[in-house]
Parts: sequence; structure tokens; C-alpha cells
Amino acid sequence: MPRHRFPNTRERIEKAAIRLFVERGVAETTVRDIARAVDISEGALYRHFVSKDELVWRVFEREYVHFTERLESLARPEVTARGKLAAMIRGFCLAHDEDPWLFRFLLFVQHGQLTRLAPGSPTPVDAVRDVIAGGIASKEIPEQHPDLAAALVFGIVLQPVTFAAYGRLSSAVTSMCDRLIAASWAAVTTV
Amino acid sequence: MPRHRFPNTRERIEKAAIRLFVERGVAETTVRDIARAVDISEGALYRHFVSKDELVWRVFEREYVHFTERLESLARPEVTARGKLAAMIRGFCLAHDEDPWLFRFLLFVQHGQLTRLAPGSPTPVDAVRDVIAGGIASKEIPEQHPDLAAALVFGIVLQPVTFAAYGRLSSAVTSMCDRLIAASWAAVTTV
Amino acid sequence: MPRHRFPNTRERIEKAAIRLFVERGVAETTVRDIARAVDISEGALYRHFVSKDELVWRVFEREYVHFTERLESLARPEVTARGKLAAMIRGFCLAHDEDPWLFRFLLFVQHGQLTRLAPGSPTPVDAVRDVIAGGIASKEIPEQHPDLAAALVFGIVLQPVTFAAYGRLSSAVTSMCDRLIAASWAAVTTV
Amino acid sequence: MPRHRFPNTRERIEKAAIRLFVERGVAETTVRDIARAVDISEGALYRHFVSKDELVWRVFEREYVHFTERLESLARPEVTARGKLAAMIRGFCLAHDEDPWLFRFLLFVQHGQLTRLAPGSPTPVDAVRDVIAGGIASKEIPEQHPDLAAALVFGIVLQPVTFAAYGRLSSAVTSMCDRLIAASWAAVTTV
DNA sequence: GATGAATGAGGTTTCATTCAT
DNA sequence: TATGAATGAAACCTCATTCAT
Repeated sequence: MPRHRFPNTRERIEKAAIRLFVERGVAETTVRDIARAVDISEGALYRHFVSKDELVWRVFEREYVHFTERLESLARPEVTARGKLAAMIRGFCLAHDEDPWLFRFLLFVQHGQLTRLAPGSPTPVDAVRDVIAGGIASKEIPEQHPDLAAALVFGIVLQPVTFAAYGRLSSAVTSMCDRLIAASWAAVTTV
Repeated sequence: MPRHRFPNTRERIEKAAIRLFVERGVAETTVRDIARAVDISEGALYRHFVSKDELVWRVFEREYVHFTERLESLARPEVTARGKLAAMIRGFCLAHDEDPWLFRFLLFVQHGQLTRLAPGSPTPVDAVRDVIAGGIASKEIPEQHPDLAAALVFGIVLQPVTFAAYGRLSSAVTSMCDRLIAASWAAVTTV
Repeated sequence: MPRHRFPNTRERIEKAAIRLFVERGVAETTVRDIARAVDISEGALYRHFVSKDELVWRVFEREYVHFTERLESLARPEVTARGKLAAMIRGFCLAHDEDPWLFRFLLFVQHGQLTRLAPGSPTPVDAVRDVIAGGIASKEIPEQHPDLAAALVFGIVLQPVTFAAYGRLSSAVTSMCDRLIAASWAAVTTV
Repeated sequence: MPRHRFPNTRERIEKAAIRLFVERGVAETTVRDIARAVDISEGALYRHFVSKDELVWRVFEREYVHFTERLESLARPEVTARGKLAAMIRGFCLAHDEDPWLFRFLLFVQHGQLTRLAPGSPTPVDAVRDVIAGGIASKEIPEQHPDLAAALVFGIVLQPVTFAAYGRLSSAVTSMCDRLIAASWAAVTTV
């Protein structure tokens, strides 16, 4: 019955979908669930998205690329590897606290979207790995497998978010940010 | 004349299901997929499991509890917090390399099974957190939020497995075990 | 300031619709397809037609009746059955070459419209059959079932159009007209 | 409720579907219609056919190829072009009277299936055209465009079936067979 | 015990039509 | 008056589960 109530239907669909995808999983979220959350008919969704699959992919890709670029531009001005790493970790924390649903959608739900990225597309993992590789090259970081080091940093940063999702930790990740930076640096420099 | 071609049908179902759940996700795996993988009819599956849901849950619970106990019994003989933590991390790595599909099923797929555990059931997270809390109490580990510390250890141990799943790291996690122990200890003791 | 960019929107809709109906079928052509082909909005279509169904029917009826009358008036001045038949076949060929889409829409697509014609409405089939019946009465054509004879003529005239649609024959049907007349006469007079 | 009542579900589906496709058109026939006609559930259909589209295509291709071969093998033993043509036309009539629904499905409904045939697959049209081309080569038939001649024969044979479908002619096409043969020969030899 | 056709609820998608703007 | 987002019924299809054989 209500028509044209909100001009930004598309955005509202994306927001609702992301949240549902995180809460229940992509497969477990029906198009009807999304439509209900936005209070439009199921059919109306299809004026904004070609298919459920395309909705997932479009949002994922756009935001994933955007997030990667954001990380990269945070690291760029920094000079030392430590500075770059710290800036990126801060970027993770801020991104999470700004929009926890989106953050978790991008980094946990994924749902096989990762494999659909154009081969060679830069990812947050690459961004972190490259900074570490640079630090190794400049002797700031001891010699080691850069991918393993990147895994350590990723784990240190993401796992608290998972714990937060289960209520084991506060969901204000930014408040732990300095600790995560310190822990990451310790993990990376301890061989 | 053997009634069953394979006497251990039930085990074979579980093994195949776990693998499919990890590869595609639980919702994306159909009962038909599982039946085909085991080369029995769909109907025959229901002689071994009440429902798909029950299959997921039964396997999850049994193995999750088992894994938790294993971790606990590895830690028990150790005296120091560091020794306990190292033993547990070694336990993670061994468990992964013994049966990577099961490991990933328990620790990544989950699919909301975690929330179905009887409240108060011990989990690997609890096991790690308790050891850390003990270390803090005995002053071996500096004062800090034990859940956050547990998150750091979990992240450090699990993220390399994720990277391995994407081909970024070798899937022989045991070979990285000492490094993971060192990194965990560094992360936990650096405040 | 012109209210409409094109004053003949209605005609343009009909033309585009007919072509789409022939190319894809009536059911397979969506209102959106038609709107896009005419470059107007879907809603605007409904200012010109009550419904898709009505669009099909209105165009069909008007043109079918018109085509029938045209055939009849071509035959009327002729005296002999052979002359009448030749004039009508020439009418078919001309009608096709003037507007092949319309011709095929009327004679092939039909889509059950035929059964909606008012009972007793004259059709091209009737026109041909009547001429043949007249020829039989006047002994110009040997005694036979006039409907079967009409079927022969119809088949001889329409099948080349079908072949043309599949690229098996040139779509300039008029160039084959004399041949079709001769063949029809031969078929009708050979018992 | 009823299960396994008839062993030949697949055949029954095909028969019912073909009839519905002819009566209403392919697009206008829903999967539900077919299921109801066979008295099974919609879902059950999908154990026998991958999709509605595949059902249409599978039946069409199998029967179309079969019908073409049948025509060819009827013509083969005959020596003269006239004999071959007569045999084929008799083949058309018999095929129609044996199973009018299938005949009309193959030769009228088509629904764009024709374009999906492997390029170069022999069709009834080719069979007739080849016989005519042979007759022209052997001087039995006067010089002319063999495709046009084939169109004449096709029209003469198929149009009575169309008339029969509309009740204008008896649906016992075999009874008109000799007439159709004579008319075809007259049409083809009259240049 | 095993089989796999059948069920039926529910999911995704399409599309003729309406109507607020 | 034209637009196109929205509706809602209905289409196609999937899949966990049942059950006659």
C-alpha cells in the first residue's frame, strides 16, 4: 500500500540485508526476510537488484574494495612499518565501530564472495601482508614468512570482533585498539 | 553374505557431511549431496540420522566436547601457564593436521551450533581463557582482561588455518606450531 | 512546446508490439519489452491500451478484418474462379511484402485470437473457400471438398512465408507469386 | 498421497505435456497444469525433468529426430522421386493419425526449438527438399528452386492438419493422403 | 534394510498492472 | 501527462522428509 515513502530504498535494502546476512547467514536469509525488514514487497526488491545473489555480490564487492582502499590510504602517509601497521589496525577498529554489521559481513560472512573477486584485486590481507613484507625488507621486522605474519595480525585484530559478537567482549573495538597494535607488533617481531 | 557393503556407514556419512559442510556451507549442502558422496540412497541416510539438523548437531556436539576435553587434558599435566598454553596450542595444531575438515567444521562452520550447547558447557575458548586467568592470578601473565587475551591467542592460532584454507599458507599447521606459541605468549605478555 | 515527442505513439506501440510478438511470441513478450522498444514508460502504455491482452486483441481484430476485406475486394471484380483466386493470392503476397511482421502476426501468431472472433465473421480462409466453392458450382473446378481445396491453397501460399522466416527462401514473396498461383491452380484442379 | 501408482510416470508426463503444449502453447502451460494432468505433485515432475525447458527440448529433439529418420527410411526403398515423395507424404499422414498431438507439437508448436537443433541435423524439411532436388537432377521434376518446391509440398501436407485442428476438416488425415500426394505432385511439376 | 519416487512447504523470480509523485 | 517504484499473484524450482515397494 505505501509507495515511495522513502527515497533511498536501495540503501535501506542493503543495510537490512547486510544485517540479516550477518545475523543468520546468507543462505538462511530469505528475500522475504529482507523485504519485510524494509517493509516493501518481495517483488519490489527486484527493481533494485537483479537477484539475491547479485545483491550479496554487489554490496560485498563495492564495500570490500572501498575498505581495502581506505586501509591503504591510511598506511600510505606513514613512514615506518610499525606506523603503517598501527594505522591499518586503527582503520580496522574504526571501521568496525562505525558499522559493525558491515564489518562482520565483509570479514566473516563472505560466503564465497572472495573467490569471485577479479584475480589480483587488492584485499585487506594483501595490504597488511605488503606492509609486513616492506618491514622485513627494511629490517624493521625480522626475517619470516610474510603471509604467516599477516595471519597473526589478522587473527589478533579479528578474533576480538568475533568474541564481541558472542558477547564475550565489549563491541567497542576501538577501545582495545592500542592493545591490538601492541600485541600485533609483539607477535610479528617475536620469532 | 554381508548385508552392508561397508559396516561403518554412519562414520562415512559423518566424514562426508563434515567435508561438504566445510566446503560449501551447511545450508548449501543438500541431503542428496551427502547421500551421493557416501553412495547410498537419500532414504538410507534417515536410518542413521533423524534429520539433517540432527546430523549437524550430533557431530558438532560430540566432537566439540571431545576436542575441549582433549585440550584440557593436554593442559592439565603442565605446571606453568606458559606450559599449559603451549600444550593447548600444540593440541590445536595436531587436531588440525589430523583432520583438517573436522577442525574447520568445529571452529569455523559452527552455523549457530554454539548457541545450542548447554549453557555452561566448557568450550575451547573457556579452556584457553581459564589458563590465562590462572596465569594472571599467579602473576605469570600481566594483569589484563582474560577474554581479550584469549581472543588474541585464538586469533593467532586460527587465522593461519583460514589462510591455509585459501592457499595462502601451507596446510601443515603443526610446522608453524612453535611460532604460534611464541607469538601467543608475546601477545599475551605485552600490555 | 510539443506535449508528445511523437504524436503517433499508439501506432508506434502497435508496430513494435507486433514485431516482438512475431519474433518471440506473445507470452514471451513483456509489457516492459514493448515499452522499451517504443522508448516510453510502462505506465504510459496503459494510457493507450487497457491491457496487454486488449492490445493483442484490438490489433489482431482490426487488421484481420481489414485484411479479409481487402482480399474480398480484390476478388470481387474478377469474373472467373481462377481470376479471383489469382487476385487473392496476389493480395497475400503483396500484404506480406508490405508488412511482413503484420502478415506473420495475423497468420501465424494468432495466439488463440481466432477463436475470439465473433462467430460468423468472415476470414481469409472463408474468402478463399468461397471462391473455390463458387468455382466448383460453375464447373470451373472439379467436384471436391472445398475446405480441403482451400487448405491446399493456404498451405501453398503460407508455407513459403514460413520458409522465408527461417531463411530458407527469399522474403520477397511477391517474386514467387506467379508460381504460387500456378501451383495452387494445379493443386486445386488435380483430383 | 498416492505413490508409485503407475510405473511409467515419465511417459505419462511427456504425453500430457505435449497435449497441453499443443492446446494452449508452451508458455501458457504451467508446470502445475502438467502435474495436475498427470496427478502428481509439481515437485515430483522435477525428479523426471531438470526443468520445464528441458522437458520441452528433450521431447522435441528425440521425436523430431525420430520422425525425420522415419521419413527417410520410408523414402529410401523407393526408386523414383515421385515414389519417394509419395512415401514421405504417406509417412506424414500416418504419423499424424497415430498421434495427432505429437505431430502438431513437432510441426507447429516448435517454440523456437528448431533453432536449438545441432546445426546440420537433418529435418523433415531437408528430407523433402533432398528428394525434390534428386528429382530435379534426374529430370523427373522440372528445373526450379528446390526449397520453394519443398515449401509447396510442406504447405499442402500441413495446412489440412491445421484446418483439422480448427474443425474445418476431418482429423483423419490419412483419408486425404492420396489427394495430398496428387496435389503435391501437380504443384511441384507445374512451373 | 535399502531404494528412490513422491510430497509439500517454502524459496526465488517474473510480470501485468496500479498509483504517488 | 508521464514516470517508474511498488504491488501481489503466480510462475518455476529446491529440498528435507516420507513411504510403498
